[in-house]
Amino acid sequence: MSEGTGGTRQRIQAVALELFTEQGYEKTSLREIAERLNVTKAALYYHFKSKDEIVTSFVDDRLRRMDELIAWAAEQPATLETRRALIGRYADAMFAGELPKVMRFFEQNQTVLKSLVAGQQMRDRMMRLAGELCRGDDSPAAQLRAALTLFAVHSSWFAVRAPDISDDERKKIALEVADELLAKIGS
Amino acid sequence: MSEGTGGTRQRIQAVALELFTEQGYEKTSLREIAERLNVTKAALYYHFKSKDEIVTSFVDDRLRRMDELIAWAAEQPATLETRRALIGRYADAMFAGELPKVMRFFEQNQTVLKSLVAGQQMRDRMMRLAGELCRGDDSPAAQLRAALTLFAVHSSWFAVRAPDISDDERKKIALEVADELLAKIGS
DNA sequence: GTCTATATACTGATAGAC
DNA sequence: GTCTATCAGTATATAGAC
Repeated sequence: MSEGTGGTRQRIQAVALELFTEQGYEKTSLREIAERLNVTKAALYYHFKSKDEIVTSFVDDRLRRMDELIAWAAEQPATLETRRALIGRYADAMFAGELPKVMRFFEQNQTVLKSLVAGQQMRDRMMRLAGELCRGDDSPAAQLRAALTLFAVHSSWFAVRAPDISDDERKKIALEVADELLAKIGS
Repeated sequence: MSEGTGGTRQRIQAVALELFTEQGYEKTSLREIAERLNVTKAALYYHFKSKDEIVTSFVDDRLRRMDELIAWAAEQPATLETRRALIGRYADAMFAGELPKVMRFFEQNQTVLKSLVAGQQMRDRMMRLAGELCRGDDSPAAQLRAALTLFAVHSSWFAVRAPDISDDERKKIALEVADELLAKIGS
């Protein structure tokens, strides 16, 4: 919408996301964000009415995409093909654009996010996504496999320690391991 | 060692661990801990010389156990049997006594722990443990499987949503899924 | 749209009495 | 071993000038 001088709002989001991820939401002060951008705290309050509204702002987009994904999955048959397609689409979203940064932020700030509305919503969507991944098989083992499938996509960023590996290769490996886990669901 | 009136030190540890896990390390103030125990902040400072020393105190025990586990693994042959035994021993430790609470605390406070010595040490041990789990196979997929194996043990606490399931059953399921992952390493 | 100035409250931590 | 009193620093947030 209104951008004014030059996307100050987006610059705030970018810096906040980076600092929240690096050192944690609580440990990052608005003063720190403002200093990094060479503006004052009060300037931040012009764009966002509170600290946690900054979080909400960059979470909303991701929330919307996950809702679309869940809705899509719900109207597919509960087959292995659907589960594979679902995790594939999820990985595509995870590795595309700015979303990986948002996910890293979530992984790193789980506890704080429990007391933030945006965090509760994300947790809810993750649970539902896991639910779709093991639809038709509500055994405990299936639930665990579904959760680990999502972890596989997330953790490929840090669990795989190889200096010269591309994002595409990381995604490929994550999906390979995810597929193994999914194959054991509902059989 | 010296216990004085009645294990005040242990009571502080217990309450701190609970609050740190529930609402996060940064968000939990010493005032809050003191109030819960009906003592003053200054009383806390008698037992621990800083806030992060409280963390250190209940992490040290766990650190020692992980070192033993890593040392044991290092002198075994790099076979599937060793990997299975290693994750089995790890799960036993995870599900025994007060240690699960400490692990939950770690999962929930990753970011903050990056700036705490105790946290860095724990991260280091987890990496080494994952390293032992995929010794002899340094492919990226193997690294990911090793990390997921540890996740399987950790996440069985919350990923499996079943009201009437015992800890033993959770452990059994975790190890079942872990074994599947381990079987694909080094083959 | 960004500023200065300020309000109010809480933080971790210390000194020293009892 | 626990207290009172207090420190200096920082937090989020607001009011109002420019």
